[in-house]
Order: sequence, then structure tokens, then C-alpha cells
Amino acid sequence: MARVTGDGTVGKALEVLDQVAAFGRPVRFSELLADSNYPKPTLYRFVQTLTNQGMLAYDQDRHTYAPGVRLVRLAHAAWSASSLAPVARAHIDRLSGQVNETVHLAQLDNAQVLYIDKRNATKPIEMYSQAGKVGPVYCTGVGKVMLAFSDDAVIDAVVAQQSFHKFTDATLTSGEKLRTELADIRANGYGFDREEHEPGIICVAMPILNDHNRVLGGVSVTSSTQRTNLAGLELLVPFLRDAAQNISRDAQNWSFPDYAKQQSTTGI
Amino acid sequence: MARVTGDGTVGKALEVLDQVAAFGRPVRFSELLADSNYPKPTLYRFVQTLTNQGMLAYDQDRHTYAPGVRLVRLAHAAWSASSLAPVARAHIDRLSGQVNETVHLAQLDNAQVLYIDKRNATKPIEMYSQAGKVGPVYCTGVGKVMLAFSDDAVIDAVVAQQSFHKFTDATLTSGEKLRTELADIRANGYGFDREEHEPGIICVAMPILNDHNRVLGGVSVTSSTQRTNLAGLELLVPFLRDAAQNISRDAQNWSFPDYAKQQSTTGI
DNA sequence: TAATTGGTTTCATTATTTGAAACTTGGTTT
DNA sequence: AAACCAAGTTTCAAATAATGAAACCAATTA
Repeated sequence: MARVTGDGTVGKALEVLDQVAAFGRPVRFSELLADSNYPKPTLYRFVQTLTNQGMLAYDQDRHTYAPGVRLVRLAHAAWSASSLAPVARAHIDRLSGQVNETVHLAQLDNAQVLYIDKRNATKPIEMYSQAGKVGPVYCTGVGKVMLAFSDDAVIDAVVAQQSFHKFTDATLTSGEKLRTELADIRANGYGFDREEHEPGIICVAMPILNDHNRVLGGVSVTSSTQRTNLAGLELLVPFLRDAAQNISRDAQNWSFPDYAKQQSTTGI
Repeated sequence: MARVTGDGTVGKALEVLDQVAAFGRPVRFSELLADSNYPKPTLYRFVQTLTNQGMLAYDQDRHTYAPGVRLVRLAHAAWSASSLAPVARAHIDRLSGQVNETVHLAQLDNAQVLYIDKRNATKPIEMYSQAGKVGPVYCTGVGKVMLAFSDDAVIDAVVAQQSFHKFTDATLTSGEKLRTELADIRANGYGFDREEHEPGIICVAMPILNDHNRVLGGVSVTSSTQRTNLAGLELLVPFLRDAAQNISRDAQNWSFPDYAKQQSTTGI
């Protein structure tokens, strides 16, 4: 369930891919090697293969590797086929208008929160710069609500992988405290971020569940202690619930039937 | 150089990943199998591995596979580290304002044009729906200019992989014609799309070259025959050239020095 | 010119992948 | 309910690919 390093060669190669991505900048082979468990020729071949495959891009002038553009194409597919984003778009827009605050749509990726879409009440959308970002599970609203409604096995695995870094005074700093919070969230049906990640930043979050109560994702409304408070955010729960239910419904109705529109006209 | 199916197990697994992505919707295992060269257990294990790794997402209720969210995270890294987009952003914005037409930023991915960023003069940006899209090399402005300035080996490989589907009356329908056009483009320094992909849609495109004359990407300004004509677009070449040169300069200066800003504050 | 660093190739050993066949599971038909 | 069927999963010996120590090459640097 949780990602296991080492299903075969493929797993190792993808590990290397993650490693390159983690640098956040072009890296030289020697830097990767210094940072790697693999012996030189092994790492070398992985990097070669990934480059051949377009998953890494090699800069001949600088002798550096960076995540390749093939990923962008694949992500486009991921974003439009697998994620909730396209289905949720209209509902996120609507919610954003109703609450006039920042709205996030997220899914779980391994033991992390992955932000899939975002509406910033004021500024225009800066999608690619935000979608794809990851955050911690244990101290974000969406993270906690998604985890709260996951299977026990997933909860165990994810809790075990949290760092519990103390971002603020309110950060939950142990698996115990997190589990207590998760129970509260299950009881309530929604959850808060009480300045646990960033001082002054609060949010209310709602899980998106399918008919079998499986977690599809989460939505949240974020604000600051200057603009409102937890009680104020709680007033927005009905809007959040509506959005979550609508997204869930659409996500489930969508699926199979219509793929006539597979390839739209180029439009580019 | 060009992507070769079958560097080892990793190549095969990524091939399967592409296959799933190509469906553009969640697929069942049996559909993949019907569409695959691999025997059942082999394909099965690839799909398992990719799912374990988060590169595919399995829907337990529908028994379907779709590109996984891990790709979105990796693509975020790709987009911000490898692609020109972040560096080019400001220049694309500026160009868009100057010409008041749709502007595209693209790179080559294998034998395809991959759109990395876009500015739509009028409507607000719809990034995710556009960035990540792919188009043909032989009948788009950016495709042709990027190819024109590529190494001979790349040209040979890419030309060999083009379908030369006749989209319009103006579409170049053979490798010969394309090569002639590429020579013209090299002589001129820029190129056009003369309604070759879609009737009524024209564009002027400029390659983005580094100091060693290697192709980093391409920029283009698109319009319609209703709004202007090729001569009109040609007037915009100076703006395009400026943008391309500025992007190139920034792309080369950027790189190593500054990665203090590695992890920005959460900002989410 | 020697030494060093960064990158690439070789090759025998080792471990993994492979796929035909057999099996299980869940759903459908009679 | 029994028989059937299709979809998905596991087994296991043979075939293949991955591994990494060592050696090699190519630029720099001392």
C-alpha cells in the first residue's frame, strides 16, 4: 500500500528519478553518486536509461540531469484522468466564490498531501506552480481529514512515516496525538488546521468520500487569524460539504460512459 | 537520442505507463492486455509495480488503472527544474502583452512538440489544460523551428517518426517537403505555420537557442487569418526574437548559482 | 608530465524477469 | 444451487538482464 523501495529494477530506477527531482535543480552525476547507495556503474546505467526514456533531461553543456519533459506530458494525463481536478473544477470554482477565501483540492500521494488544484480568492490562478506541491499530512487540514477516513492499514503506514516536525506551538508532535485528532475528525466529519503548520494560518477541511466511504481526496478553505477564526470557518462547513458531495457524485458518475471527447480538436 | 523501446525492464515498464496514459481514461487490466504485446503475467507485474510505486493509481471499486498522482508531483519538479517555463515566464508575459495574441512556449519531447506554457491574450490562463499537451512537429510553427536547429541525427530520427497526416490543404505531407522547409527556416531564423495544422490558424515561431546553438525550446505567436496574415505576423518577429534571446540568456545564467530558495516557505 | 577527478566500459557472477500453465475468485447463466 | 465463464493471480524452471569490482578513458589540475 505504502510505497516500498525495491520492487525490482523499476522501483530502483524510479527512486533515482525521485532523487533527481528532490534536488530541485540540475545535478551532476557525481552529486547523485555522492548521495546514493548504488555503486557507480549501477547508478550510471539508471541515469542513462531514464535519460533515454525522456524521464530525465541531460544538459550536454552543463553535464547535468534534471527531471525530463516526458513527465510533464504524463502528468497532464495523470491530472486529467486520475486526479479529481477536472471533475472538481467547477465545484471548486463555486466554493471559492461562495466563501471568498483560498480553496485547496488535494489527494494523498504515499504519505504526503499532494495539492491538485487551488483557487486563490483574489489573484488569478497559478496552477502549475501550486498543483504538484506536496505538504505534510499531520499538520494540514486536508491531510488530517483524508487520513482520518482511510483504512486502518493506511493510517498505520502513514502515521509511521510522519516526521512530526514542530512547525508551530500548535503542531501535533506525536502519533498518539494525531490518532486522537483523527478520531475526533471521524466523529465530526470534518477537521481544522489550528495554526499547526504556519502561525496565523487556519483552515477547515472536508474529506471527499465515495459511496463506499473510500477517500477520494479532500477540500479545504484556508484563511488567517486576522480575517476570521475557527468558529468563523466552521460556518462554512455547509458549503464545503456541498462541494465535497458534488465532487464525489461527479467523480463516480463520470468514469466509463463518455470518452467520445477523447481527443478534442487541437485547440493549440 | 530518440526514445528506444526496450532499455531493459525500466523501459518496458515506462512503455506500459505511456500505454495507460494514452487511454486518457481509467482502464481495466483486460483492456490493457488486449492492447499489449506482453503476456498476461508480465503485464500484470508491470502494472502491479507501477501501482506500488504510485505511478499508476488503482481504483478498487471500478477495477481500473489510471496515471498516478506521483506523476503530478514529479512533473511539478520537471516543470520547475528542467523546463524553460519558470525562467521564461516573465518574458512570455511581456511578449503576450506586446503582441496581444496567443503565445506558446514549447520544448521537444521525443518526436513531439510539448507545450510547456501558454498565454492567451484575452482569456485568463488555463495552464494545466494546456501545458503538458503535445502536438505534431511537422505542422506546427514551434515544432518546425525547434527541429530546424537540431542536430542532423535528431532531425533524421524525428522526421522518420512523423505521421504526415494531412490536417489541411497546406500540411506538409512528406519528409522531403519538411526538410526543404527546415532549410528555409534555418536560413531565415524563424518559421511559420501556414494553416498547416488547422484551417484559419497561422503562427510565427522562433527557436530558443543557447550560446552553443543548441535548441532549448521555441516560442510562437498564434493568430487567425481573420485577424491578420503572415505578413502581419512577420512584423512581430522582433518581439519574438527579443523574447527568445532573453529566455536563452536567463536560462543560461540561472542554473547553478542560486538554489538558496530551494524550499520556499510552505505558502500553501 | 604526473596526478586527480569525473565519467564510461568490461565481464563473470548473481539475481531478476519471463511466460506457459495452472489456479482462484467473483459474477452469470442454466 | 450447480455449472460455467471471464477476469485476475500465482507457480516455477528456463531465459535473461542487472550487478559491481576493476579497469579504462578523458579532461583538468598540480
